[in-house]
Formats: sequence, C-alpha cells, structure tokens
Amino acid sequence: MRKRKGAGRPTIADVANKAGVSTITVSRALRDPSKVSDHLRRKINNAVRKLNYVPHSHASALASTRSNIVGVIVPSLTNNVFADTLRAIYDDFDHGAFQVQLGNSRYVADEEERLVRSFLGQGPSAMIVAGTDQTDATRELLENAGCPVVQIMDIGDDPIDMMVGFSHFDGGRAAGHHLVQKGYQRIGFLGARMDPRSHRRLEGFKEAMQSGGRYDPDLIMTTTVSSSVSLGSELIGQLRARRPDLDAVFCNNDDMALGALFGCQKAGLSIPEDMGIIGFNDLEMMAAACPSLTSIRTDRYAIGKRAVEMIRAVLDGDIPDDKIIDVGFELQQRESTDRVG
Amino acid sequence: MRKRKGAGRPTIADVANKAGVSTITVSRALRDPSKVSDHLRRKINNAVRKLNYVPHSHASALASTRSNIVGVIVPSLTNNVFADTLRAIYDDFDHGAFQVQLGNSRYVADEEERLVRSFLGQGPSAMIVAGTDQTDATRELLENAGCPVVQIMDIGDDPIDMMVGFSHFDGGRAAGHHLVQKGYQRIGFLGARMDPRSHRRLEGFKEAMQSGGRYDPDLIMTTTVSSSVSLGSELIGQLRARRPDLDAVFCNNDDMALGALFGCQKAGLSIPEDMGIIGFNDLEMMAAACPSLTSIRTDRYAIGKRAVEMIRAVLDGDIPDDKIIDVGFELQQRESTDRVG
DNA sequence: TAACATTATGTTAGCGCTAACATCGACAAC
DNA sequence: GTTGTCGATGTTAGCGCTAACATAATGTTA
Repeated sequence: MRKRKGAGRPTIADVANKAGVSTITVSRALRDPSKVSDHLRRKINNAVRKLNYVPHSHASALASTRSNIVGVIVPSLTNNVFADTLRAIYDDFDHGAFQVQLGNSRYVADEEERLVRSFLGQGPSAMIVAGTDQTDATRELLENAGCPVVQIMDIGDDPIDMMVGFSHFDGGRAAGHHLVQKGYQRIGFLGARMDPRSHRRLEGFKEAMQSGGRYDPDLIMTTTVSSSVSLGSELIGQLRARRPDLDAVFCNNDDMALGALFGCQKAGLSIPEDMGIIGFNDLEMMAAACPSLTSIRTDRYAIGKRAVEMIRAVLDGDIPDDKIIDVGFELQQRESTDRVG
Repeated sequence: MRKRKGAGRPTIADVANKAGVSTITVSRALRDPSKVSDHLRRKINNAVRKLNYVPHSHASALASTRSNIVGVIVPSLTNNVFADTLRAIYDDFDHGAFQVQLGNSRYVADEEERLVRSFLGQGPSAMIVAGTDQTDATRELLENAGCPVVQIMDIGDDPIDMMVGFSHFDGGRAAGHHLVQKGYQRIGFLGARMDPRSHRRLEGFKEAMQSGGRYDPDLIMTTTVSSSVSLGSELIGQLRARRPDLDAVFCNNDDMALGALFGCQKAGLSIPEDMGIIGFNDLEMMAAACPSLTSIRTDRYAIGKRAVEMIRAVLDGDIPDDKIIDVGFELQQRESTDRVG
C-alpha cells in the first residue's frame, strides 16, 4: 500500500474523528458556524482546540478555487506614503482570516501587470492596487477578476470597481493657491519621479498659477529620478541658478520640501522671507522642522482603512453606498510659508 | 455525472495533452528541466506558451507539502530601516518562483510568534525574521520548521539557523567613542522605542562612556514611544532642561537625530559647537541636512540581499561557508560632530 | 552476451479540503 | 395520513498537482 506522508499536522479528518462528525460538518463549522447546530459546533471547537488544528490554506484554496489572499500592489516599499497605507491594511487584515500578499511594482506599469497576473493566479479574495493608471490589459484582468478590487491613493470617475483616495489635482492647486495668496511672485515647482499622481499635482499647480496670473513654465523643474531629501536640496540649487528671482516652491512631496529647506539654508536664505516652501503629504517631520514646513496633509492610514472596510463589506454581501470614497486633504500652514506681506 | 468547474484556466493536464506527454513529465519539465529530454522539453514549453499556462501554486503546495512562499516578519512597515531590507528581498524574490509573504509584528514578540505559526502552517520554503530576540516558543517553531531560517538585522552567537546583520553593540560603542574623541564632555543618549537592538546600542554607548571616563546615567533619556522626528525634538528639549550642560547626544536612530537637530536650532544652539549630534543608520537625509548629520552607516539593502543569497544557496543544496554574516557598519562623520576641539 | 546500472518516461494514488448532491428528521399545511 | 418544505448532516467525487513506485529504453561491464 502506497502511502504519502503529508505535512504531519492534524487535518480536518482528525478533528471530525475526535468530534464524531463528518469532515464537511467541521468545514462548515469553521467557515460558517451558523450552518451547524450549537451542540456540534461546541464539540468541534473543542476538538480543534485540543488538536491545535490549523486549516491547510492550500487545500482549502484548491478545493474552493478561492484563496484567502488579499493581493496588494504598491509602487514603492520605501516611500513613507505607501508605508502608512500598508500599515493600515496589515493592521486590519493580518489578524483575521486573510493573508496579505504584497507586490512592489517599482512604478513600472508592466511590472504591475505581471504582478496582477501572478496574484490573480492564486484566486485572491480581493485586490488592492495603487493609482488609476493601469495598463489596458491590467484593467481588463482586474475587471474580470471575480473579486472586489480597490484602487487606492487617487480618485477618478472611472473606477475598475471601487476607489479610495483624494484628488491630487486639487491638492496641487490648493498648494499653488496658498503660495499666491501669501503674495509670492515667482513660484516654482520641484518634482521628482513624476509618476501619474505627481503629474496631476503639477497640473493642479499650473491651474492655480494661471488663475493667479503667475504661470511661468521656466519655473517648473522635474526629473524622473526618484525623490529624496538630497535631490530636493540639489534641485532647488539648480532652479535658483536658473532663476535667481525664484521666491517660492511647491515640492511634489515632503522629502523634496525638506531637501529644499536644507538647500536654502545652505545658501543662506531665510525661510519664509526669501523663499516660501510647501510640500505634499505632511509627513510627521514637517511639523518638527525648523522652521516648520507647510504641507498638504493627506490621511494615508485612512485610505488603507477605508479600502479594507469596503472589501469586507462586499465580501459580507453588502453593497457599499459609494464606490468612490474621497478622503480629501487639508492644507497645513506652517512657518515655511508664513511671511508677512 | 458530477462535475466541478475548477478555476477555468489551463491545467497541467491540458499542457500534457497538447504536448503529447504525461502530466508528470510536464511537472518535471517545469520544476527541474534537466530531468526531461531536450525534445520533450521543447514541446512542453511550446504548449505552455500557447496555452498561457500558469501553475496553480495551491495545488502544487498541497501535493508537495511545500509551498513557494518565503515568510518575512519585520517589526515595522513604516521604519525606513526595514523598508530598505524589504526592498532588497522583494527585488530578488518577486520575479522568480517565490512568493514573499510579509508579516508585521509591531515590535511585539507574541505577535511574531503568532505570525510564525501562521506562516509555518503554509509550509514555507524559507523564513526571514528580524532580530535575535524571539520567544522560546518561536525559536523552537523555527528550529523545527524544516526550511532555511535567516535572522536579519542583528548578529549573535546562537543563530536559529543563519544570520545576517551587524553588531548593534559595536555600533553604539563606535558612536560613543566618536563623541569622546571629538572632545565632547557631557554626552547624552536619546532613545525612542527601546527595542532589543536599541538596547544593545545603548549598552555599547555606555561602554564607550565608561572607557572614556564620561559615564553619567543622568544623561540617558529613553522612552517606549515610537521614534519620530518630533519626538527627537521634544526629548532633546527635555534632556537639556534637566541637564543644561549637555554638549552632545547620540540618538538611537536618524529620525531622532534629525529631530534633535531641529530642537537645538529652535533653541538657538549652534551645531556642532554648542551640541554634537550623531544618529544611527545613516538614512539618505543625513547627508543633505544643514548642517549635515553624522551617523553610523548601515547597509540595510545588503542585509536583505545576503539573506536571500543564503536562502537560495541552501535551497540549491549548497552549504554556505558561514552561517553568520556580519555586514558591518561605518561611521560617517559629518558637520554635526565636526567641531574644532 | 548476460547481468547490471542508468536514464527517461509513465501509472497510480493520494495531498486536505469543499462543491454538489443525497438523506433524514421535524414540522406545517391540507 | 400524505405531501411538501426546510434545516441539519452525510456521502462522494473531485480541485490540480506531485511522491512513490513501475517500466521501458539505453548504455556499461566482465
């Protein structure tokens, strides 16, 4: 008699045996307790505890053609912005019946497509992807995924399924408006790794400049290099070299803004008098900086939390009131733009 | 005839059919091509391509009692230190035959144990855990995991299996030595979230103070609150209030150091004359700060990379030369401690 | 050339779970 | 009482893959 050894740990059959029921009843008791009488449920739970039984997720996934995996694809693991959102997702999913499967697309759409393909191959319970700029193929894959899909960080009017985020265009415009209102005249833009969301911030910024009568493309400096504090410091130097009359900058994120601050300090400028600086995201350090730095506050943690809530609702059979959730943003004015007249 | 629908995508049987071979030959051709003749291998690869076949990982895991999952458990998703290491791990594993399964232990040992249990339940190909301070139960679980296990970030003399990291004690001592050498007299320590690695840094620092004849426990200020730039700023204020004669600080990480810098700037101190500041990890921003900040440079990316290399070696049947890899660290001296005696 | 390795491929029986259908008893309706 | 309905439980047959053994084809040695 041929025999394979298995993993060596207790199976659902062991539990069924001990509880004196059939395996399917154990399966039901664990997945949907309401389908089993109190009497048997108690016996089964006891057996589970005694045997220290843990369901074999692979066997379950194979039999049901549906895994307990939630696929999450973000473009960066080091960007604090995504870290906060991820933390929210893990805080919520990590404890329950779901396994988070994380992918890093490195801001490359084809990588994202490859990851989506690979994750869908596992029959995930849900998918979370960053942004709204998927390739056509990725979109189609996700539309036919047969599971809830949430696009996070950004919003738009054509969700694959659901969306949680905020308008980067509006955020960029608010930043631009603020600098105009503060009376700055030659307002620049510093942008690293111009991903689609940064582009929309820039578009919003441009609109603010135009409506404020200050639009000057020569004051916009962008690069595909990934953002860093050092880069912010460097770029502000380059922009000032090109346009010594520059008197304010909107940086596409907070690292760049902090770098711009350092760059100006090295050049002996005083902030906010000689140069106004505003960042984006409002990372924790912005309030602590000296001078403190103005930024557009975004609630990344809430984005993750709301995304999970939506997914849970759909999996529980509820239909969410709204397929698109705008968590908004808020201008945090601080010393770096607080000049008098 | 009862029929179940399956996932709807091609199976190994479809490939076998198209290629005119048995399923096991396809299985072998995909897992270990050397076991199949060139002739059949080519036919099989063609069939795979034509059918767009993707192996069902759950079925494979079930049949082989071994999944292609690599479990990674870190204590924080937002700490840049781990982000760099994770990036290395994902850069390497994400493309190949392995799936990274990430867990966040939140610096709680029992959480880590729970995650280890849950990951081992999936029969992982390898496990990566942060630090050397697992609970006894966790240690035992990992020792009997039947797969390579790498402890990262720290090193010690009693690895569960393998280790990649550096000595935090030595790092802390080097930081202390540096401040002594620079002639600072009343040298403080600022420590947030005193996890085991921070404790070892502090111990190293203490030894340096003792050997330098400057040990003063009153100058050590720690908290369990998690580290942040704001906290660094706040704590340096508190420490200076307690000990106005303080003239240098070693911060247990770079966020704290940056916060300390800002705190001192707000208080009107000049760095490095009135206060020397040194951080730990040498995040990218340290070099860009104004003044630039001295730090202990650690190569987090290398830690991830080496961990993956070790795992790959073991899975390929090689025995690594060394079970413990010390990637070391390097003092990066910058303006924040560069005062003239 | 017989005896024996060695290599390439196939057959069969699971891995642990759940979908789909079957059964059984309790209870209601007429 | 017969019929129907409904909820609780059981039986059976896979889900897609691979371990373990079996066999056929080839080379190797004395």
